[in-house]
Formats: sequence, C-alpha cells, structure tokens
Amino acid sequence: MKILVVEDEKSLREIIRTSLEKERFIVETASDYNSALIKLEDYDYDCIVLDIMLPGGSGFDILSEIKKQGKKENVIIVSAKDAWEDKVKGLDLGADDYLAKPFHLAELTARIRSIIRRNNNNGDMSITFNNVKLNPDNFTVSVNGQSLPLLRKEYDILYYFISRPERLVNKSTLAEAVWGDHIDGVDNFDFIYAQMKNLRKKLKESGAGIEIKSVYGFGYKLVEL
Amino acid sequence: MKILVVEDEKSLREIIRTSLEKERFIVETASDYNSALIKLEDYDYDCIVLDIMLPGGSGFDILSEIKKQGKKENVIIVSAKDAWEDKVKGLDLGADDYLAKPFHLAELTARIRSIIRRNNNNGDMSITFNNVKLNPDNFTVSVNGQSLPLLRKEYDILYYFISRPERLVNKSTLAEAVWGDHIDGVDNFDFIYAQMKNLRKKLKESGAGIEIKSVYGFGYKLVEL
DNA sequence: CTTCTACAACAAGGATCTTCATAAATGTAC
DNA sequence: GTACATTTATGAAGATCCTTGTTGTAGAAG
Repeated sequence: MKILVVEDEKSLREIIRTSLEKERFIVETASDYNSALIKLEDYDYDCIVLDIMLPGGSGFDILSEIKKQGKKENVIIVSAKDAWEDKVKGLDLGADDYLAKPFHLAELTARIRSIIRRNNNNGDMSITFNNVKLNPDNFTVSVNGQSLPLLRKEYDILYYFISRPERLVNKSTLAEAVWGDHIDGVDNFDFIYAQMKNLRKKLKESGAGIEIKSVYGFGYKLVEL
Repeated sequence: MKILVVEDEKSLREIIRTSLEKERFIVETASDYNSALIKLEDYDYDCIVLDIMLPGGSGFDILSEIKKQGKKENVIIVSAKDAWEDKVKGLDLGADDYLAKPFHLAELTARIRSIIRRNNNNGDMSITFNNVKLNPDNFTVSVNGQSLPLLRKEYDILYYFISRPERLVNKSTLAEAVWGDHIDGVDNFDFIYAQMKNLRKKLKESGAGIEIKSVYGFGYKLVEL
C-alpha cells in the first residue's frame, strides 16, 4: 500500500504523511510538479493524493500524464475549497475522487481505502511475492495458504520489502519507514538487526520462498529463493 | 448515527459538536455553503443541523439541493431568533424541524433523536458489526440477538470502536473520546487497560464475532474474528 | 449508616521491542 | 593469503508496554 502525496505546503504534507503512516500506509511525498513526475516515472504507487496548485505546474497536468501513460494508479484530487470547477475537471480527467480542503484526515484515509478496494481486483488489497501473501487489510501474512503470525515490527518490515521486491533499501530509509521520524541521526542499527533476525527466522521456518538478503554496506533487498 | 452540523460561527459549531458527541452521535461539520454541499455529496448522514446564514450561499439552497436530489436526510433548520418567515420557508422546503437561536443544547439533541426516530426505518438507530449490534437509542448491545449487558465505560468504548471498525485508534484519542477532556497529559493508561480487560472478557464470553486487538506501542483496533 | 456498584489504582506476570556484548562475515591493504 | 577494520548477525539482558487479578474508593441505593 504505497501512496504518493503531492502537496507543496510542507506542514500539510507532513501531517498527511504521519496520518497515513499511522494507518500503515507507505508514504512518499513530492512537493512540486517536477519531482512528482520523476517519482511517478520511477515507482509504482497504489494511490496518489494530488494537490492542484503546485510550483512548476498544475496537478491536472500530472493527472493527464498519468492517464496518458495508461498507469493504473488511483488518484485523489485535493484542492482548495470553493473550487467547484476543479472537482468537475478533475473527475473528467479521470481522477477517482475529490476532496476539498480543509478535510479531516480520517476522511482522507477512508477514501483511500475505499478507492483502493473499489478499483483493485474485487477489493483485494493483498500483495503476493512468490508463495508469500500479505494482506494489509487485516495485517496478516500467509505462506502457501498457511497463516504466518508476525509481530508488529516484523510485519511492518516485511510489508515494506514486499511492496518493493528486488529493490535495494538502505537502512536509514528502512528505519524511517518502519520506525518513523524519531529515528533521525542514529548511527547504530542494532534494532534493525534484531528485528531482521527474528523475521528471517520466521520466514525460513514457514517455508517461505523469499528471503531478505543483506547487501554489505548498503542495506537489504527482498528476493525470491 | 452520523450528523452534519452546518454552522459558520466556529464557537457555536464546536459547542454543538461537543454536545452531540457527548450524546454519542458521530459529528461532522461544515462551515460554509460549498463545503456543506461537498460533504453532502460524499456521505450519508442521519441528520443535518443547518444554519441559514452561511458564507457562500444560503442554507435554504442547501436544503433545496438535498430535497431535489431525493436524499433521505433529516434536516433541522437553525436560524437567528425572530425570523418567523424563515421557519415557514424552511418547513415549506421540506425541513423536518426548526429551532430558533439561541436554543438549549438539550433541546437540539432531543429533537434530533425524535426526528430520527420518526423518520428512519421504524426508529432504528443501531449500528451493527458482524454479529454485534449496538443500539445508541437505549444504550444496549446484543450479540446474535442475545442481550449483552455492558457497564457505562465499556459501552462507550465499544461504541467508539464500532463506529470506526478496522481503524487504528491510539490511546490518547480513545481516552479523549471516552473519558473526556480532563484526560490531558496522562502518562499512564491503566484505566484503559482495566476497562479493555472487562470489555474483552464480556465480548468473548458472549460469543461476539469481533475483537479489539492491541497494536503494540500505539493503541487498539476493532476487527472481525 | 451500611451495602452495593462502577470504576480506577496497584501489582505481578507476560509479551514485545531495544540495547548490549560478542561473534561472524565482508571488505581493504599489504 | 594474512592482518586489520568495518559491517552484520546472534543470543541474552534490559526496558517498555500490555494484560490480568486484586484491592481501594467514591458515590448511589437501600
């Protein structure tokens, strides 16, 4: 469940980020037109929260671009209040929903969930990699159909990797994503090592056909066995 | 039991909100014409408390719009005192009730209840999640039709969660919602633990198909079994 | 005044996560 | 290849958080 938040106002952007991360979404952000396009080109997201007024260009153009490229991403337009015509235009261009500022964060997360459920294959939000299936809807994991109970941090880590299979992830990024912002200038990743050990053990013992390999000096990568 | 309060004056709006939330309604608010219309388009409410004088347009127009779209929402007009013609006009347009400012909050809640009971499906205000049914009208809970007696705090907690199924709720938020404002900077959630224990026990023993799961370091979440 | 009820406070045990100490693996220089 | 430094893994201790049973207390009911 990866979400790209395109919003130029920093405070709002960070509020949205924390809120969504609390709901266990993986959040990436872009603060202007260009960086949004770059991120979109590089990564796949499940949902894009898109502001209209952006430095460097309009959110509508980003939306058009997404649709032109035939991407499957769901888009929620977020725009200043009183912009009634924005709503019409956005939906015309193929946005999945529209939310007027200011909005309740709970409203945003509710819509994201409903949109993803609506647009994805019959409401199934699960992610599968080899014989491991992770269901973000109820935070469960199964291997070959057998349930594999994971603790919270283990789940979060696996979720992060299974959303980015084969991608090299450095430890700071991982720490930021799973542990949150309070991990600032940590020079010691013991807590990652500890969690990684437990998660790997459970994956191995469950017969999972995947493995989190470490890349010396960089971080980790999820691969098929 | 979701209510939309459309009122531009912030202090009154928040007073109404707190009052209604204390009566266990779920409250959303809009402060102007446009945001009210947008909210109305997006969600279903059981009742709308509608001010007439609004920035951006008149409450009457909102009312007309509601009726034109054939929505079933109940509407209570709230307007400045001595505006007799407002009352006539409002009721003509299909409002269910009229309340002149200033009014007692108790009166507002009483009218809301009576209207909902009068107009809704044979007066049923209940919320159901899996095999658990909660009836805010008389503060009772039943599991598979069997009555499940809960104490006050237990009921409040269950109500809070059953209104937000599957949503992650942190403990401060829960404390604020159930215990109220006097829970400020509490660093000790023993009282939540105690209540949670009793509620869980009752739910389990009653055969409820729901469970309040804890999320380590965060809070709780209501899920189906 | 006594008893009962609802709730919070306390305390002990268990679960979960991080920190620490130490070992193993990997990379670099010679 | 060997020696050394750096990075990662592992097991165990420590810290924090959650659960549960018991006890204490204030207010309502009798």
